[in-house]
Amino acid sequence: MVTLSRKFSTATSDSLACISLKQFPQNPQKPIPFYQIQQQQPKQLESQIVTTLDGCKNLTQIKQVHARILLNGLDQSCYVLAKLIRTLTKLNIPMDPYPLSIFNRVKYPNPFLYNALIRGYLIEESLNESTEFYSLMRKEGVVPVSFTFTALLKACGAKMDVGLGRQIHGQTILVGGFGEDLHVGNSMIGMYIKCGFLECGRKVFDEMPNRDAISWTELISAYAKSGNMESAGELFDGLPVKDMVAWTVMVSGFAQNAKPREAIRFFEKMQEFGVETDEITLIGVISACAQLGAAKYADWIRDVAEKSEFGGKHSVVVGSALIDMYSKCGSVGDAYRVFQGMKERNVYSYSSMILGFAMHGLAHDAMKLFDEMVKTEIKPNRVTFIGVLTACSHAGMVEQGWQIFELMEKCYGIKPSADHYTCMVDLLGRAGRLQEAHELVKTMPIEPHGGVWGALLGACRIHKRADIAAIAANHLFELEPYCIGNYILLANIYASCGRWNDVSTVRKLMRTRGLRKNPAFSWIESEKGMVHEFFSGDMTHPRSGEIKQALEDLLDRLEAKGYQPHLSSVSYDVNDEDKRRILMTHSEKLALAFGLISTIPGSKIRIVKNLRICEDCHSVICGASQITGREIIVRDIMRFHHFHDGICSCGNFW
DNA sequence: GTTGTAGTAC
Repeated sequence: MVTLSRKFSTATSDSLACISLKQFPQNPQKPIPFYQIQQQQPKQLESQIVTTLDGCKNLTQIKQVHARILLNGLDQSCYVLAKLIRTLTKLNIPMDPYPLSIFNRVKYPNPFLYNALIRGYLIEESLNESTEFYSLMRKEGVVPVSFTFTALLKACGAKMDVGLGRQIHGQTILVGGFGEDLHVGNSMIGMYIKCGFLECGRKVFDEMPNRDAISWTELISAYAKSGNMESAGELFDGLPVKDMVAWTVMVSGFAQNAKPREAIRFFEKMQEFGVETDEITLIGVISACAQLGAAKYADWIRDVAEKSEFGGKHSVVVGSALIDMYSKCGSVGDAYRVFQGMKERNVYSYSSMILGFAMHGLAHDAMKLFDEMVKTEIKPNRVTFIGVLTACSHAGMVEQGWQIFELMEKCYGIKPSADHYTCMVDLLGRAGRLQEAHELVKTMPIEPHGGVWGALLGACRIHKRADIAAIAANHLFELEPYCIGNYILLANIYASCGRWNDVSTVRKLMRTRGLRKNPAFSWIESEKGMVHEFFSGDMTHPRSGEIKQALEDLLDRLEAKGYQPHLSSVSYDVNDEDKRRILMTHSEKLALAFGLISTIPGSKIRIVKNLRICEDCHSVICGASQITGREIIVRDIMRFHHFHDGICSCGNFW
């Protein structure tokens, strides 16, 4: 066997280099099939013991079989011992010392035994041990076989060690290439993808003499995860036989890339083609419905889920996804009904429900559910605490928030992450304790990320604190220079303080960085389940005339009751009349007016907005709920607002 | 007749 380590040890320095089949001899040495490596055929007794091992459920049983192995003089049988080690691995027995000692007593370990060890270390995530035993194997002159490579490539992927991955790539080619064995080629693609070298994975794919659905799907998934749905789609189109997994990758890919409509379209197509659906497909499409926030789709997918054999009530995974979806569609009641109907619950079910309550400002219910949860066997995780802290923050429960924050590490061993600090800064900031919030950011033991400073900046908007806002914004401009929202927020804060010179400085900064405002838009469902989108200032909807009329009527009635436009919500230095006009065409007001004229009187109006709701729209919708007697539910980027009879569930605190 | 590769939610 030729050692290539010298040749490939520099691979990391040239990060884009990829190994090509063409660099290697056309007639490489064939790998030795395992049946020739094996010294002798297993005897009947050996096969018997292997079958017994398959049925072992615990360590005691395995130890009994081990004793039987020794009694029968099979202490050097790699066939039996490899199975023994694998059985121990399955039960999550640590490799050191028991399985390792079994290996160490064998004089001539074969590739199967090495493989059992390498894979065992891989499973317990001792990746260095995993690769070290590979080196030992090579040193001892044991010829690796295909499944040694697949195990090792997995370890390289987990370690993100593309250097070692490339060495193995070279070796696999020398022993015959993966033309002989699809699994090795597929693992190679997987390794490059996990190391972040998508194009190298693509190259392997392009050069592979044979491919199967797994090769295609790996790449499609990688493109989807990197946000490149175009390349994913092209590959998908070229895939000769599209199976359930490939379709699922496309559905969840669109969902992950905030393209819920495409995700739903693909799911429908998938059903038209008669492709089966399983839990994982359902999760993707349910998550898409959650993003869309449309109640019609929510009920539709729930039906689909309940009709499938992986259906709603029977699956803890699908059930948890449904809870999240109903919460995000504004129906926290339906979410709770799903939760109550579930036979089995896990940490996802509880966390989704707690987050659902939090989003809707139902802090009391969130806390109650958390108390219920800690009485069960299910341990809360970091996300659960984000839910509980968010609940406190949306209800202004500062003291309870602090208590939970301290409890987290003391009682549950969860170190607060930057995301948890974000919740705390938000909690303190909203409550007007900006100095404390700023202090917390400065003294936190981990590096604050954009979210933490963003929460501080958001709090400065509520309490009009331009001084602290400038500090937070400066950090944000460094951490996320292309995030437009921060510039706009700072400009709005300056505007609300009347500091127009500072407003134009921020605008100039945006221009020099080539940033353009993200358009604000809202969407609403009509009776027929159609989703209508409204951009701010956009009067291109076919019923624009009626919408404008309805809006003017509404504002007239409100003004008669004492409503005054919040002119400070406009961050342009224009006259009051222009400000009034700009406010008139905010996207959520257009959606509201459309809702009033297009839905059955008395029914709920649900609006989703891509940004945070502004103060003026908030008070207009509040008033509208009173005059019209309609219940109006608005989901903004942060949370839900339930408007009913002139009162909002957020208590004017958001 | 020992072994390995692709997709999932809070």
